Amino acid sequence: MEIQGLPGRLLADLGPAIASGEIPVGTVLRAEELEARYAVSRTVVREAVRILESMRMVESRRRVGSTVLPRSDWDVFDPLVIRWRLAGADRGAQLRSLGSLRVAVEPAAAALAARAASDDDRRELSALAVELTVTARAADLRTFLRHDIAFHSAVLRASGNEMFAHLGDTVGAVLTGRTEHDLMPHQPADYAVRLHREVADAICAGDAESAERAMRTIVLGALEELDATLD
Amino acid sequence: MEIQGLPGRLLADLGPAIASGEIPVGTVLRAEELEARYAVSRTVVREAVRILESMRMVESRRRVGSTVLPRSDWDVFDPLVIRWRLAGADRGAQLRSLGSLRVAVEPAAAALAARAASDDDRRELSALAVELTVTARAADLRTFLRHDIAFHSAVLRASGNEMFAHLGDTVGAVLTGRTEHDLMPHQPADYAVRLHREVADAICAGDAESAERAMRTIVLGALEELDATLD
DNA sequence: GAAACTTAATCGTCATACTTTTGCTGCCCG
DNA sequence: CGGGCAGCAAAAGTATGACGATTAAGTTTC
Repeated sequence: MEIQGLPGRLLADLGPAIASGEIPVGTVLRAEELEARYAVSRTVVREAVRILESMRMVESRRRVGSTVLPRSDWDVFDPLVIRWRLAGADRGAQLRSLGSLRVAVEPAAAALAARAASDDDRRELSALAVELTVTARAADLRTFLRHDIAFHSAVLRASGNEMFAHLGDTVGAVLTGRTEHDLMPHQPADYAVRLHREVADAICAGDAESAERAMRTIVLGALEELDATLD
Repeated sequence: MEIQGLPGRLLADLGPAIASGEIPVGTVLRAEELEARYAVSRTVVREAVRILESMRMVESRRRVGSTVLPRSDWDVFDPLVIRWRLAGADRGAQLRSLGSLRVAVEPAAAALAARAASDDDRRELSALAVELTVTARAADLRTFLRHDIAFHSAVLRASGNEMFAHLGDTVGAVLTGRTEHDLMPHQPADYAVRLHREVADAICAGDAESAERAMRTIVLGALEELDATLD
């Protein structure tokens, strides 16, 4: 997942700084300056900046430097960008955007999964739903989070659509983010757990409509909770 | 949009080659070899490979080289990856994935837009709907395509959700792709045009439900047409 | 036959020199 | 006094040689 090496360290510093606004939009970064600041060679700086450029967070021009682009240009689907934004100042905006995306995508994925899931997928979903129920009762928030992520990822994967499947990590980031930043009830709500179970059962039974409805209830609930907490 | 310079040229060659399978998954690319093949320096090769790495299309390891990762690892939301795939062998799979994504996202975006669109947005949507009607009648496929893209992008943007907004380019790529590769009726269907108009009107009127329904009909129709054509 | 050691291949990083582009300054002419 | 044009210089872009670090694979030894 992580980009490694020295360029990775540069990125891990610059990315969050830009995402949080600590380095504001419009700032011009000069290569030489970065070399000095991080005590690395030109090669390393260039590679890091190139990656930021491929995320459309900066734009390099000769004789000028690398300019931080407006947020609207950033590749908001890039996993790294999402993580950086979640860690910084516009965590709220990022969580809201992701919340809406989930409302759109996850119910659709659940419906597809009810039709397309393999037997293995169905078995896995059942198992995860059970795990979820157990850990919720034990109020073990960390493992509950892990299973919650696993569950949603599994549904997305079982949909058979590669783009949905890839949102698994993204959803994971959201769930982790809101747990880590105390935007979640400390005890998973009973009805939410029941709904997860309902999704799993519906998918196993091939009942697309129920799966979609239950999943929509889950993500809508999450979005409402989020909106309530953020105000 | 494009990444520029020599690394850009390398990328424009390697990316499509990998996406099309011409360079199969598992292939190991050595830096020296690439230097020779493209007659560029290590600096350039390294930057290009780094970008491929950030898209998770390859993974570099010391003493080994850069291995082409399985397709399931690729960052399928990266605009470049999408373009490359659309141009190559798995155009079909890519179009199907994107089709499902559209079905999930665009109706939701239309509903949001009906609530959140600014006056400017509404005016623009109306205008675009009119343009669409006119160019459809004239059967001018290229300008029709342009307006179609503009319309869908405008709806996504008007939703007020940055992630939806960013899918505008992606949807544009889909529409362009299917037009360029003759996966579309040569005359835009009348009812489709009428539906676009309906979406615009509903959004202007603040009628979220109608907007969502009309948009869903549009994208579901597109998906069905696609499925029919691909078989 | 397995474990430890050696080797060599290749990436990763650095330092430096050269090339190319381009914003800016200031001159010249209208 | 103002506008265009030329030359300058600053910064990114590219090339290259050297060295370090890592690790797969082969080799030796017990």
